[in-house]
Amino acid sequence: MLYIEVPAPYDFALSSERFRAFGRDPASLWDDGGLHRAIAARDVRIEAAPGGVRVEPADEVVLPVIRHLLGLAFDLDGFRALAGRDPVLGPLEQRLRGFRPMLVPDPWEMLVGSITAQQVSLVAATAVRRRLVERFGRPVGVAWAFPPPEAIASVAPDELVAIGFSRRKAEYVLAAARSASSLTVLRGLPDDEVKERLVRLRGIGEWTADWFLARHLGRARAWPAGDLGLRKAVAAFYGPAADVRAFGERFAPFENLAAQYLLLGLRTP
DNA sequence: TACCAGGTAAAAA
DNA sequence: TTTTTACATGGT
Repeated sequence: MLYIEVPAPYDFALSSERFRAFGRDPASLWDDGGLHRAIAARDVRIEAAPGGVRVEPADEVVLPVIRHLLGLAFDLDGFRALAGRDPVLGPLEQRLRGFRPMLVPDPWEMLVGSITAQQVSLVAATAVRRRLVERFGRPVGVAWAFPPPEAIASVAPDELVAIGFSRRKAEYVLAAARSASSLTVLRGLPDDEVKERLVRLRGIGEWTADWFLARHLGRARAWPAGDLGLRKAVAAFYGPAADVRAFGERFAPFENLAAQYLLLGLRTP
């Protein structure tokens, strides 16, 4: 067992909201007040503790993953200062005080998750992803290990169609499985180059690349301007914006946190 | 029933 | 070059 300190203010329940909002996700499983993930073949539980979280079990393999998951690199102090100068974001930040967005620790899992979410509702996407995990992944305690790319690469497209992927998305996932080993190097590249490389992959457009920057790499400047939910949130909080991409500049250099606060703000009235 | 939901690539104009 | 279309699921 290990205790990880998270800069105050921190609200674990609020920060993990997205793992409960759209249905059960076996790879990031909410169970009895704690979040479970399979890491290195172990069922790791993360739960709220005074001033941070408790992690069990914890070792040198688990800890970096958890630190990534918790979004510890986000500069919430800087974001709060920016929000305080914005008449809309300020009150929203106060209402969601303690929200530190959690990240998807694995680039392959992030990409597959985004592909499932293209065009369809997040509830529908979660249902399809759940079938993928329970069909090709592996149970590890109460959580499931997300199926590794090797487990998917050799699957027939028909098998993916059978669990709810469109034929087109089945091709995208198979292509991603074959490119998965090249995803880890993206970590060291600037935002623009990450996007440039990702959109070269079949099935990865600007929207998917933006969310990869935002929810896997946790890049401060990521701003998924094409996202329907974000467009609705911007319109709801600020009024219709002709150019949502340009609108993000008012949140610089904290576009990512602004986007996640706006989206969470729209979900939790 | 029909329509919309955190898009993308390919066909058609 | 720009616009239109097909796609699969879950909720309303």
